Amino acid sequence: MTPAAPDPSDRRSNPSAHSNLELEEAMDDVLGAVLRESGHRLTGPRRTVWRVLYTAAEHLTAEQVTERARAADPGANRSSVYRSLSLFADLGLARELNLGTDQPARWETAHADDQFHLVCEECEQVVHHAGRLVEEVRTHLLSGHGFTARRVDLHVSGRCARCSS
Amino acid sequence: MTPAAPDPSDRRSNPSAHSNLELEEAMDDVLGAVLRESGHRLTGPRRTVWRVLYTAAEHLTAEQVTERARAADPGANRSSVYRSLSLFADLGLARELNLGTDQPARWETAHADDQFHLVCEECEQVVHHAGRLVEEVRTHLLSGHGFTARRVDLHVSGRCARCSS
DNA sequence: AGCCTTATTGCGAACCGTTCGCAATAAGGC
DNA sequence: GCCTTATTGCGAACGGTTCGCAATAAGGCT
Repeated sequence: MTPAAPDPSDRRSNPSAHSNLELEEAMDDVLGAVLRESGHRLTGPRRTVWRVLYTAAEHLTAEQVTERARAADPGANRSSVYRSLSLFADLGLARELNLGTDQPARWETAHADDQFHLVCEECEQVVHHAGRLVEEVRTHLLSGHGFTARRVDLHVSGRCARCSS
Repeated sequence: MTPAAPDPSDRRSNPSAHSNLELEEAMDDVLGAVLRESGHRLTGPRRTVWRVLYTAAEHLTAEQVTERARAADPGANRSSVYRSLSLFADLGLARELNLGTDQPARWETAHADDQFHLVCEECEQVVHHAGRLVEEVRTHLLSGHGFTARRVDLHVSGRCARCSS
């Protein structure tokens, strides 16, 4: 099931090292490979959505993804964006984030579980925070309680350092 | 702000120790006190919703709360249930849980953060799991990163021991 | 290169949990 | 008991997400 997703950990660390063309090709390769392997087609809308998600620094709502997709392809369609996003989630390429009923879901490219999300209530920024904690939870639950964790979500809301001055 | 909520940790451990009447009075006392203190009125609908939430073993959706409320008061109204629930959340009496976009929010009486939620994807049961982990996260973030955690949500989905046999 | 099959898209309408506006009701202080 | 005003009940609106279906285009085959 769930094909292994590429590790995105440092893909934005040196953006000038590659031409845009190379970057786009690399993104398409990843997407194309996963889609083909799972019996799906590599289509224009999917490519567009994937590029948006892949190059986004933050966690985007479906609406924001649609907006940005329209920058590349003015005819980009909301329904298709939703369909692409949830397909990507099924394939392990993306991840949906629920930070509250009051706000729409947010999307990010898949990354190891072993990070968690800090949401600042003041500046509304969502940042990742790495740690071995999630892994600890996982092994603890399995060994002590027989619970097999598939997905671990650790969401912390509060005040970030900058905003609590 | 947020008045201290009663610790519900063992209130259901020995249900026969008190008469229904005593239990109802105790529930009303808690609710009445918190409401009065915060300048709100103790009304029928609020009492009904509180009783439902307080005596529920599981985490209920607003819809389920409404159904159960109607058992006690056939005229119980959906909007009022929603309003009561979110007031309770504001007052620190209740807590809203978001376990995914695909499902409606769930509600529980407030309890110390220091527990987390295990959701079994097979039997759909949601159970609490106590641990010092949440507290660890909190102090770690504050001391190392200046992030003041107000609320920590740790949701784990996977297979419970019973279902993974 | 063109053809054929069928997965995918685009469009709009439906869905459904939740919120809102407003007139009617009832809590609780005097 | 009375009066003020918070709260309720009702229905209609809202907004994110999903769905049905005819039109389109991916990609395997020849």
